[in-house]
Amino acid sequence: MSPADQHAVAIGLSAAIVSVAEEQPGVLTVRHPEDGSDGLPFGPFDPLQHRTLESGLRKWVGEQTYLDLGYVEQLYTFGDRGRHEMKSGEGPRIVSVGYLALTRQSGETKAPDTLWRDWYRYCPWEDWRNEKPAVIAEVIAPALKAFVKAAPDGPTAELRRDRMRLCFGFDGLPWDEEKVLERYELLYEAGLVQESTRDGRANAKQMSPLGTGMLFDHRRILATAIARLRGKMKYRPVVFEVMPPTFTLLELQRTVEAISGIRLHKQNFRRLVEGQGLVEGTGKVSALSRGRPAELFRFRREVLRERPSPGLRLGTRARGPL
Amino acid sequence: MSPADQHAVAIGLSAAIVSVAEEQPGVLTVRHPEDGSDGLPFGPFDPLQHRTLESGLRKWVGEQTYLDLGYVEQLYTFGDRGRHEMKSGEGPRIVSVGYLALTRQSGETKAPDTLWRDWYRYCPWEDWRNEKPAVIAEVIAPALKAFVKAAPDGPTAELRRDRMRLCFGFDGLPWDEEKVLERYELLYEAGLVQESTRDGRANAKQMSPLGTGMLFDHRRILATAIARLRGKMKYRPVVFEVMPPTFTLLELQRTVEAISGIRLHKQNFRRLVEGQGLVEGTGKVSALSRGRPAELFRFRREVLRERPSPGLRLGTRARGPL
DNA sequence: CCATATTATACTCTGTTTGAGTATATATAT
DNA sequence: ATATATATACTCAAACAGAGTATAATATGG
Repeated sequence: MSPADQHAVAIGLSAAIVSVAEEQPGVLTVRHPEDGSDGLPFGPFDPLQHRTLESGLRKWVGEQTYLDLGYVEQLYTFGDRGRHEMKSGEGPRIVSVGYLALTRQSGETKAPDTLWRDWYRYCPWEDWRNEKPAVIAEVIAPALKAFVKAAPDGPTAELRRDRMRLCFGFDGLPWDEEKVLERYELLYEAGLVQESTRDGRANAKQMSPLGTGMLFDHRRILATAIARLRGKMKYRPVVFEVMPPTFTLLELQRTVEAISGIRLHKQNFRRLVEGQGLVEGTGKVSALSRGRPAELFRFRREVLRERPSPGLRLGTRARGPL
Repeated sequence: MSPADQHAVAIGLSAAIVSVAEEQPGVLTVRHPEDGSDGLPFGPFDPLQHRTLESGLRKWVGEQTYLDLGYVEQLYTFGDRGRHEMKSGEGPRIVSVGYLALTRQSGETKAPDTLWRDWYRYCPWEDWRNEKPAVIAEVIAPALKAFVKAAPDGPTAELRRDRMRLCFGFDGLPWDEEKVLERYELLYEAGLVQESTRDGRANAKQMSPLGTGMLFDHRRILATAIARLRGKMKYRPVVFEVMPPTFTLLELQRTVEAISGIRLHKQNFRRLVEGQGLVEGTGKVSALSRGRPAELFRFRREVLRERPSPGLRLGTRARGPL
């Protein structure tokens, strides 16, 4: 590598392309030819070809996945040394811009080497829909306690203990479904996810019960994407980007639950969604239910023009003036 | 410029360093030697010297401004062609990562060529503390109406009209103090701010009543910073980063108002702040008031360990499940 | 010293929202 | 027909937001 290359920076664009099917949130993954592990679709940003970062992203996502993205949102730009290389120290420094994209298509992918995966495959501790994931009490809690004990000094230990309590809701603290990134970062620093080993940290297990690893910093980007989507849903009607044109209210609720990873109160959900004017009935009913047929609803696009921030405010940790 | 350089990308780091003094939110600006117009402190990211983007930022901000930043948060990465160059088409493509930083120091700066400026200098339409800014009805409304009329076709005009209504609260729609970036971008696209001319758009006036222009895309970064801070304040106790160690509740309220650009109900503000356990009294009272002396409070750091998202929830556009 | 202005702080009141539950309607399965 | 499953309507209490009134403690001007 020449000296000039050492100063060089390349921009990598990665996308967490999300869709929900069968009550499972899916993320589109690409199988890496050599390594064998999965990653997000990604590609370089070429300043000559692309006017904006987002147009660059749309371009090669289209080529790589044959998908036409609807909603696209920039997440975060990571530039950490050592978290992008396959083996650390090689190649130019990659600055990696992560994106969240939502799409309706799911199920089969026509593009080669791509695969829809349940996103909880990569973070099983995030799915509280049925019960508190057992892995938290069985694996995460003891491992993090050890991480606290291993702290070099008192203040560091205190800090680690606080993060652990707040992230995972120990000691009766509430579970905050939006702290996805904080949780992943804590597990990473504690050496509990596969990526920490690869990046040169100790103590990680190869076949971890803590989800499947991903290439580069892609699991970090996925965590950021989940966190952003869980939050955004509450004040912008983005869920409808992954819904079919018509749907029953229960289908909508199941989708929201799949994304947020928590269960909701059915009657209140209906009250909220209808009260906010987010949907309108079509008069038609859904065929394939067991009990009383449910009415089919559609998204009322007009809300976007009526109110400044229409969203689904669930489980409201309300916001206030300060 | 050699062909290799054309593909080259340089990372620029820019920071909106914010502080509040005398009920005015200040942003630290750097006077550009040639151009004469102000910009934010910025510098290149050197992958050899810096392990992360943020550490790079802290490094040269320290050198350039003699400030030690406390709170730092990444905002957004802009890579648009034509919005960074002084004259378009020259130099390598700059991808610009914007940051928000908060600091207590204000008033005098010791660093040469830096100056604290009231941030409303750059977006006068954002300050609703005393009354609705006159510039909205007098300049913005007619200009945007013309922008709607000038739309090439029907749907474009409709879109423009909706954005205008929602951004600036026309037709009785509420003012959303968080839509700072949306408003700036709308004004930019309509050619109403100085930067649009420089970037090659038509119809802008040089001495605009619509705030002072900034170098590169720095006003866009500032708008993003204001928006982020106004929002973040509501669910994280970040205001205290710009407060002195002790303060009266009215001083705290004035600071929040300065940032959000709107007035708050005094008694309810007190109820909220105390009820949330965000502050604790010191027993001492402030000297310099006219009427009854106010008690001095301090930030209760412990809230960060007690609850997952302690913030100031003002003017609550509440969030919900969906 | 007293009246008045000014600011701080405590308390009340009302409408809305949230979280949780009950009741009823309409379908399928056996 | 009965049980079961689902949809939908309605109720209720607690918490909260927005707005106001009441009282306390100081300074200022006569």
